[in-house]
Amino acid sequence: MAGRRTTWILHVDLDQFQVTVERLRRPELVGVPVVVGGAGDPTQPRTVVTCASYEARAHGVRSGMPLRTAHRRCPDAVWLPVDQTSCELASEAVMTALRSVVADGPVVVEAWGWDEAFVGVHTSDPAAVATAVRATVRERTGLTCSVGIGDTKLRAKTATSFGKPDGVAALTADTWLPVMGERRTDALWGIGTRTAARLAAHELLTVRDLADADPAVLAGWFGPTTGPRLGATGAGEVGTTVVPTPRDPRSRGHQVTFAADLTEPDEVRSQVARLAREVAAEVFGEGRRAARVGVTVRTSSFFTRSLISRLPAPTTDPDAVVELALRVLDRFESGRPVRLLGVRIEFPLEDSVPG
DNA sequence: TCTGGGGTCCTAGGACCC
DNA sequence: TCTGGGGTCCTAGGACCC
Repeated sequence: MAGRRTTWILHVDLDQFQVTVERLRRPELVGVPVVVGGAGDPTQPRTVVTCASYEARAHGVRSGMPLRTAHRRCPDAVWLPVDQTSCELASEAVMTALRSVVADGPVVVEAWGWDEAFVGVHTSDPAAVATAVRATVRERTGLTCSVGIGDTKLRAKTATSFGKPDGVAALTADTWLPVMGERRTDALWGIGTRTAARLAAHELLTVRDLADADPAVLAGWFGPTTGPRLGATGAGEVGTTVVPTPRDPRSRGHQVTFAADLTEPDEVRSQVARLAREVAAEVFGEGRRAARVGVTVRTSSFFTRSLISRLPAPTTDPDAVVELALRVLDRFESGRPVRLLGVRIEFPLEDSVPG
């Protein structure tokens, strides 16, 4: 590792988080295949795997996979629903443990969902801090994690995958291209299959191709912001500042996939009203205001559309949210069987300090 | 592999005004 | 009457991630 640098970013990723949270309460689940997802019923359609233990992964079970497929691949697994409350508590304990780590001065912790965090540290010995992080998390929460060390968020995040499970790895400007250069662009955090396909259409197949591409040319293809950012992604040069969480959220919503499609318009309306009331209660209960209300409808053919409208003025009136949600719903073409409904409230920009 | 739920950010284009 | 251009606000929709 380069000798001079004293600013480092660690990426902390908890191993099989939801499974391990369950195992803390139920030690008999250690060593056996465990799959967490949906209501914990592997015969239920329209549900997917949230987290699979390494034993289940050995049978080909992956997160995002339909529960029924997972059931076929690993019939002997133990099936559990996601325990929202336990996971939130465990996550908060992990973030608190991370904030307690001291390097050359306090660290900055930026949570990324329940089971990941970036930690900004000042140190000349990031490997020692990584070891301290892992020990602290294990002692304080009983959870194991992998840590990636990098000089950018992207390099740290990418390094973690080489440390998994339960290990440490590093990627820096010096090692980035030797390690990542020949991989496909969709191996990069922030580049999915769609963008990889668009890049491939321009003969940019590998990380090295992308890193070597002219940012001005990329800007012409992908726009002035996205183009150069893609080039920087190829070079590993993305994410240099760690912003402490919590940050002000921009929106809050709920969506529901129904076990059987809704075919009655009255049923659709009442479900949208119910969702709107739920989301409004949460938002206003936290002292936030609503600026816009959005509705998402997914039909039985999986066609998905979202529409959103602005309230006349920011409000804390649940009835106004419900009323607007129903008016937005009226703008959809009706008649098709409905698979999913969602309602989302966006907060006024002026209510949040951008992070 | 008949495909969850909770989010964020960016871009394009329409409406409207000067 | 037709025309250009710029600026701003707004929403649809795409893409990605955990």
